[in-house]
Amino acid sequence: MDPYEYFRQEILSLVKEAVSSIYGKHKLAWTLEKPLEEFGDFAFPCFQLAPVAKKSPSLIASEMAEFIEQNKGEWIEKVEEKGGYVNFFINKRKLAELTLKNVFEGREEKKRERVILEHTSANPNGPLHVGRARNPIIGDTLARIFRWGGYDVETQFYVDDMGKQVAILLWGLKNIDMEVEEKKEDHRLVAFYQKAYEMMERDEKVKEEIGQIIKKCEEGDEKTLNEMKEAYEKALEGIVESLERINIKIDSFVEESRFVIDGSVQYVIEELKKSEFVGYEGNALYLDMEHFGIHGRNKKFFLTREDGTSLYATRDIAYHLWKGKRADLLINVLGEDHKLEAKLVEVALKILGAKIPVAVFYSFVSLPEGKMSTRRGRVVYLDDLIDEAVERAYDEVRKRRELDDAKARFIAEKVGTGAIRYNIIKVNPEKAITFRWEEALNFEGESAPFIQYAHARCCSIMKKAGYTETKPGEIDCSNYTHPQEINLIKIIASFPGVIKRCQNEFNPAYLAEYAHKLASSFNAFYRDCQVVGSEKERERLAIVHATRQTLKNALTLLGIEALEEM
RNA sequence: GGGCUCGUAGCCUAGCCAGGACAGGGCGACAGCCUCCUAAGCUGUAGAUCAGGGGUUCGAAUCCCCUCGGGCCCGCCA
Repeated sequence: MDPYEYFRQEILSLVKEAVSSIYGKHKLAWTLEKPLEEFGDFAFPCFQLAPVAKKSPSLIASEMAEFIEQNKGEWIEKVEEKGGYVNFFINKRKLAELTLKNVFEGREEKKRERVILEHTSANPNGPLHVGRARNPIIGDTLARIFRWGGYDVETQFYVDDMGKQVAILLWGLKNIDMEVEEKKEDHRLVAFYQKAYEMMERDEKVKEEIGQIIKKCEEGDEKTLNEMKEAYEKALEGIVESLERINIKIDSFVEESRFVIDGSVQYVIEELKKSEFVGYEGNALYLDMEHFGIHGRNKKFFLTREDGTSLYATRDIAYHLWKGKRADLLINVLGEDHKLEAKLVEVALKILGAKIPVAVFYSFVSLPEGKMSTRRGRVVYLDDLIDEAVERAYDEVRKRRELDDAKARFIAEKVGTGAIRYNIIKVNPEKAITFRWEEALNFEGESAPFIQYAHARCCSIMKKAGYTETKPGEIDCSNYTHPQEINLIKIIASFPGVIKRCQNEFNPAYLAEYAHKLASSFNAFYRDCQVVGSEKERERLAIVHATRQTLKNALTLLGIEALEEM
């Protein structure tokens, strides 16, 4: 499917053949490089051969190039030596043919593998803030990428319905009498959480009462668990609403308490007790992590309290056991603060012989004035960011076009929310982000609107030309001779490879980079190649169509609307 | 005290895992481009001791060691 794979395979087998027939068999790094445009499409460096062949790299490269030239197949158009490299040029006609064919009729075949991808799993004690928003955006984009690859993906939100955060909220709702005016229920609830937290810190008695709530939950007390649910439900609804607005839908919500109630947490504890790595401190059971390369002040991973009740991580193990039975691949999107906990869970799962999840970690989003904190109220909520983005997008639309208001609002919503998703996903998850409004609301350059705009331009051309459809094979691909045509086709052709890489590395950031590159190449084509009315109109329309489709694919995978006009 | 991670122009960022041909983009700055398929676009200029030092190598932003700086973690919390 991937044209570059065919090309690469042909090169690699010829390179190996050339080496063994000229210099004999050698163990080498058979890696190809992506050289500068002018030097070719792939390059093989010959420096590593110099010591064994006892010749200069450039002589080796020219001997190899000569051999390959005489034996080349259909994918290599040209091969030449330059500066100790063998440079390969792809057959552009074949590339164009296969690329157009892929775009117009290609889809990944369905796989049998089932994926459970857990993301967000935020404490439902208030609205989602921008720091936490990195999680659903990474998670949802990954889910889309795996679905595109043919996997059967279910996204899950693990609801911590028996934890301290929700317990604090519940206590607040029961004991604090105050009026809070807020547009959304989650924003109203967080005020109670904040107030309760403050009271808990000052007053031992409050702390005690909250502790009682938690204890009851862990004992599986139905009445308390129901109260907890009533408390967090509205907050969770608010989170779901915010997520919907940025085009994220979570398939299922799994409550932590179910694993206490159905006894699987107890099962985990009993099973782990049999392991040689456990120990006791009083009655509290722990796993000694020293055996697993964890050192430091405390390498005891506690599974139960003194009173035998379970801890968060213990329940998380039970959850993973459950997930593991329902999927072939488990993916968890987690904040970097969960790195140790994830390691502990992994060790426990190994001991139990269960499936190990792939963890995707992301670094924190902070504000210029410091860490975000819901408790201290030093946060930017996702809802506020969305409102601001949409409002600004609306002003921009109004500035540029005369449209009826409903249409302008629609475009503004898609531009604003797209910009947010893009500006977050484009940064490698491992890098920490300092949130700045002007960056988060960027509508130019490396941004969603830039890409959406290129898509809209494609649509506009197709509309103007009255274009319907091109069937594969209908176009003579040897007519693509303009550098911008060829460049654009090459970028389109590399789309499958990019998706593969995102999947292999569980990193959606490459897709964002790719989408920008594609849009940018299209803009260059747009500048230099007249489509409508040119003598190559048919051929160029096919490229525009392929670009539009690929941009749309990329945007959709990023969870961003591919607008037809803006 | 221990561990993980990041450090690339004024700012943001790609490249690092699998070392190789002038370190790519973007924002901002400056100078330009709309009688021509939407200027959320395009062109050009300026701007980089690849945090610092040592080592491995024919060759290091990339691998190894040390130092410095930022983030995160080390609870019978979640």
